[in-house]
Formats: sequence, structure tokens, C-alpha cells
Amino acid sequence: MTSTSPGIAELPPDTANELLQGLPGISAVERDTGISKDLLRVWERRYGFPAPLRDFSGERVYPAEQVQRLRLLKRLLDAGHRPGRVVAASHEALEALLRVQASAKQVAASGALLAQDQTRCIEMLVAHDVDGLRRLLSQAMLRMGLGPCLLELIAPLTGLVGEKWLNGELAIFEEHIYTESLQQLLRQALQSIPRDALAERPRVVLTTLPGEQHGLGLLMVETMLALAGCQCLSLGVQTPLDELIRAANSHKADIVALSFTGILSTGMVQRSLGELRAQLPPGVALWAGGSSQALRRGSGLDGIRRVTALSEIAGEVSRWRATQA
Amino acid sequence: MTSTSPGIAELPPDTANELLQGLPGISAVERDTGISKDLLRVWERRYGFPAPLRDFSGERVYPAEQVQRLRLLKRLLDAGHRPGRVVAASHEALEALLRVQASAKQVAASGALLAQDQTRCIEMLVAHDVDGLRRLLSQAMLRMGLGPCLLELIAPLTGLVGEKWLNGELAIFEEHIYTESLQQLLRQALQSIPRDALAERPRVVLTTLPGEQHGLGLLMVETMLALAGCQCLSLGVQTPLDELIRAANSHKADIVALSFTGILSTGMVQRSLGELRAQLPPGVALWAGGSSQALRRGSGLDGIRRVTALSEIAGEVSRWRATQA
DNA sequence: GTCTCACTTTTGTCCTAGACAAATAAATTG
DNA sequence: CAATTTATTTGTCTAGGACAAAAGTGAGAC
Repeated sequence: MTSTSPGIAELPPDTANELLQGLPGISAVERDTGISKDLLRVWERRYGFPAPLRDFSGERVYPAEQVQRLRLLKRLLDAGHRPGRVVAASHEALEALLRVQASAKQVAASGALLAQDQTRCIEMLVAHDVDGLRRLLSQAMLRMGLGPCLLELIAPLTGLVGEKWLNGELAIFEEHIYTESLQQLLRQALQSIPRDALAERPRVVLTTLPGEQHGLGLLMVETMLALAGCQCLSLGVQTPLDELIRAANSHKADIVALSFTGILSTGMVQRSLGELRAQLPPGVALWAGGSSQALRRGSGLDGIRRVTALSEIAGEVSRWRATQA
Repeated sequence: MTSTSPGIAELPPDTANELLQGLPGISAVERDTGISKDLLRVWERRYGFPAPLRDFSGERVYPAEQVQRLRLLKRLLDAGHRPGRVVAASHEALEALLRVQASAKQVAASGALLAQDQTRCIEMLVAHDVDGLRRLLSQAMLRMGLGPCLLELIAPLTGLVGEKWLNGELAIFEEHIYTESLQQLLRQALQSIPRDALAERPRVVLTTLPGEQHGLGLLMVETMLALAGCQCLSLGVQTPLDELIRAANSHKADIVALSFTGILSTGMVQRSLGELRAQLPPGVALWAGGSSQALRRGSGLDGIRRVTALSEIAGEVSRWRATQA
């Protein structure tokens, strides 16, 4: 095309195009919500939502509020709601559902003292006082000890940050700052765990599957494992299946641990775990952890140990050692 | 469907179905090769490869050797070959190309003393001696000092690891292990840089754009900046443009630094940089670094300082300070 | 030589709309 | 009430067509 296409030239002086600038296409939405392109199109066809705009060449372009709602929908789906009931639902109906969800969560909120620490961290974050946040976390860790701090402050705080981000109370860059700060803290802590304690079994290889970008959970798991005296080898995030198998073999792993966040579809998670179980030697344990809905369902997960809370890790390691003796 | 379909019942006692058992479908191949479903189908249509079998309901099912070859193709494509030339090519032609790749790279090896350190690191890596690798890097850092070690050992070593991964001399999981080890080392070093030296200007906000997943370069840049006495705020990888602007504003950044690897298209890089320059206050400097081809071309980069080597950073910081005084 | 501009081909992603199996809910039977 | 069968819902796959962005190619200017 040698010059501006006539289609554009014929448009009015131009507000329409301005509005489309910078809005995400279907690929970006897939990446940000974890909902596949196919599914986005079929929801549109069946339920009338999402209802993306079209750019000058007819491609879907999603307004920010629809992306936001898609994230919410994903959440409700993970909580057990069915697409037919929620995707097409009115804004009010969703709000109502949300409130039910939220109140259920409040019950799960933890004790008073800790809640205060959490609140102060969040305050630091929104005030953009990065140094203050780091100091606060550091102090809490020294005061409570690494293990308790992780279980009782950091894990729930991370959940809270995720929720606030989802609700739009925290900007993406604020969430990024939180992630960086915590990563710094955890890696420092991890290295401070005495080296000789790590010479023991079990040897654990840990990672996430392709598509899972969130490394914070992985780092927390690694810390808990190291505290339990395991010898950890983290491969970072997004290791292809066959590479994971090769790594497990060449490092003589006793346990392969995977972390999930819910961004991958349940089908994908289950297929991957099944294949992994089939390809790994039977003597190697396979642990799956994280908040993915796929792990809640019992079917098709034979030979896979689900570890859905950080607090279970210490016990699971003891159990593993008992079975080996 | 209440019973077995007639189509299956009519097949011979049955070897054909047996052979399809366990072979991966298009989704699994996408996951394992990183080639999208769309692209797999379009290659099949255009070049006749891959040529998957079909299961009882007509869905694609890929024999293991085709998946293997797809992985090889992915590598060749990453190395700069064009699909039209390699996807349809014969097995022999591919073998030949591989050999050329391997020999071409040998020439690029660098200086004598450092080459030795590099070689030893690579050896540790392929021997899966993670502790040894970390020890080696740690020792080198103490011996050479953080700055020189980064510039003369780590940066070229990272390049070498990337190349060897491209050639298939290093497995993906080995590259992941390298990345993890280095990240550990750099974060530790970063924290050891005295805190009060950081109280100075300039204040730098640094990150990568969405799509850029590689955080190692970012960490190296952060280290160099910290050594030069800058106050750094890293947002981690993949910060959306508008979020980056908000972060820069709320942190009163003097400099916004971006790192590129060449994953993003030239057009995307230039558009993003242009918009960023337009949206940021004129007093805020915009630095773009990394190995992206987009930074080589001079056009359309007014008001953007290109910093294409780590070694330039110290000088650039001095220059910035000079202009402020 | 090398740089720039216009032109051609290649290539990845998106489009529509239909099909179907697996999962879930509802209905029926023992 | 529990167990089976039937109906609905839902996610993924298929087909080939379309098209913009990227990469290659060639002509002419400096």
C-alpha cells in the first residue's frame, strides 16, 4: 500500500480513530486474561459479550472496561460459576455476585495484628514509598522469623495485592513494584539459609509451565522447601514439559514441584500434569501447588500430590522422608 | 452419542488406532514448540509440513519426529532463517544448515584470559554443576570487582549462552539455570552496594515493554546504574506504556530506561518510544538500550538516548549530571 | 560504495461459521 | 434415595480466505 487507504481518508476529521489508539487486540487480551482467542470469539457469538470495537481493518479491539470485566468473569468461573449464567449477566448481577464473593473472603481474613501489618504495607505501596515498604517487610521478617512471616504475612498480603489489582485499586506498576520488592527480600532470605542444611534429600526441581509468568509463588515455595532442608533447583518460570523432564533426570530429582496461578486453562493443566506423570520415572514425586481451579478437581490427577497451601509444605516434606525410610 | 460410532467399528481389528494413542494434538504441539496453532495450520497448508495424522474425529495428531523437527525449525527461525526456505526443506538440507550454524559461531570466540573463565562457566553449566557455577561466578566477582566482572565476564558470557542455546548446544533448562544463578548473584551484589550512595540523583525508573520477558539485561543495567550512584526503581519486565508514564511521574524520575532484546518488532519499538517521548515531560530523559535492531536505525528517535552497551552507562550518567549542573 | 525510496513477496495473525466431544445438569428408572 | 440415561452447555478444533507488517529487491541519487 503506497498511501493512506481510502477507508481512512473518508472518515470524519477524526475522533473514532483516536479512541481506538492503544486499545488491546485479541492477542493481548488473551495474554492478560488467560482466556483463549477461540473462547473470546465464541463467547461473543453465544452470549453477546465481550462486544469489542473493530479497528480500521475489522479486527477486534477491546475497551479497557471490557477487559476488566473479563478478568472478573474469569474469577467467577474459577469460583465455580457457569459461563452461561455470568458471561451474559448484567453489570448489577455481577456486582451482586462480587459482593457475595467478597463477604466470603472477609471471613477468611486473618488475625488483628497481622491485618495491621498488611494494611501498613498496602499504604506504603499506594504512597509510593518503596524504601519504606522494603523496610517494613524486612523488619517483619526479623521480628516474626522467615517461616511465619512468609505464611502469615507475605502469602496473604500477596493475595490481597492481587485482589486489589483486580479491582483496580492498585495500578499495574504498583503491583510490579510490590513484586520486585518481595523478590529482592525473598532471594536475600533464601541465600541466608545455611548452605550445609541444603546437602540433604529430597532434591527438588521446581518451575512453572509455559504461560505461567508469575514467579513469586515459585520463590515462596522454594523458600519453604529450603527451610524444610530440601535441596532446591529452581528453573525459573515457563519451562517446556520435555525440558523439565530432562532437568529432573539430569539432576536426579526426588520431587518435581510445579506452581500454578489459574492463568492456564484447566484442560491444559490437567493434560500437562498427566503427560508429566507418564514421562517421569515412577519413583519421582510430582507436586502441584497454587491457586489454580484445575487442582481442586480430583479427576485425572493420580500419582500427583496437590499442595494447595504453603503451610502444607513442611508436613509434606516430612511425609516424603518417612516414606523413603 | 450413545454407542461407538460405525466409522470405528468398520476399521480392521486394529493397528491404526493404536498408533494414534498418546500422540500430541495441536494444542500440545503449540505448548511444546512455541509455534501457534494458527501457524502450524498455515505451514501445513503452504509448505506441506508438518503433515500430521488425523484421529478418529479428524483432528490433527503429530508424530514425535515431526514435533522434533518443528523444534529444530523453531531454532533455525530464531537464528534468522526464513520459513519459506527451511520449513519445506529436506532433512539433509536442514542438517547441512545446522552444521554451517555451528561452525560460523566458533569464529566469534573472544579474548584469551576471559575466554578461559567463560569456558569454565559453560563447562559447569553443561555438567549440571550448579553450585560450582555459582561459586565460580562469585569468585570472579570478588577477584575482578563488580563493575569489571559485569562488563568483561558476565555480559559476554550471557551472549555466549544465548548463542549456544540457539545452536542447540545448550538445552532450554540449562539456559534457565544460568539465568536463575545469575539473577541470584546480581541481586545479591545489588543489595551490597552501600545504601547512602543511592540517595543521589539521578532517579532512574527502569523496565521493559510488554512482550519483553528477559529480565537479565535489566538487572545488569540496574547494577551499572547503582554503581554509578543512581537511585534505581526497577518495575521488572513488561510494563504497559501508560503505567510506565504514571510510575515515572509519581516517582519524579529524572531518567526512564528501557531494555530491548530484539523480540519486539522494529515498528513496535519505534512507535512505543515515540509515544513515550511525547507523553513524558521534556525534562525527563529517555534511555533505550539493548541489542534490538530498532535502535541501530537513527530515524524517529529524536530526544531518545541510545545506550547500546553496558560500558557506556557510567559515562552517560556523568554526562547527565554535567548537563544538570 | 552506501543510502534512500518504491515495489514485490513472504509471512504471521485474524476473520467467519460450523462441528463435535467432554463436562455438567436434568430427567428417568430401579 | 441412588444409579443410570438423556439433554444441554461449553471449550476446542476445522476450513480456507483476507490482509497488514516485515523482509527482500532493485533503481537512482549522492
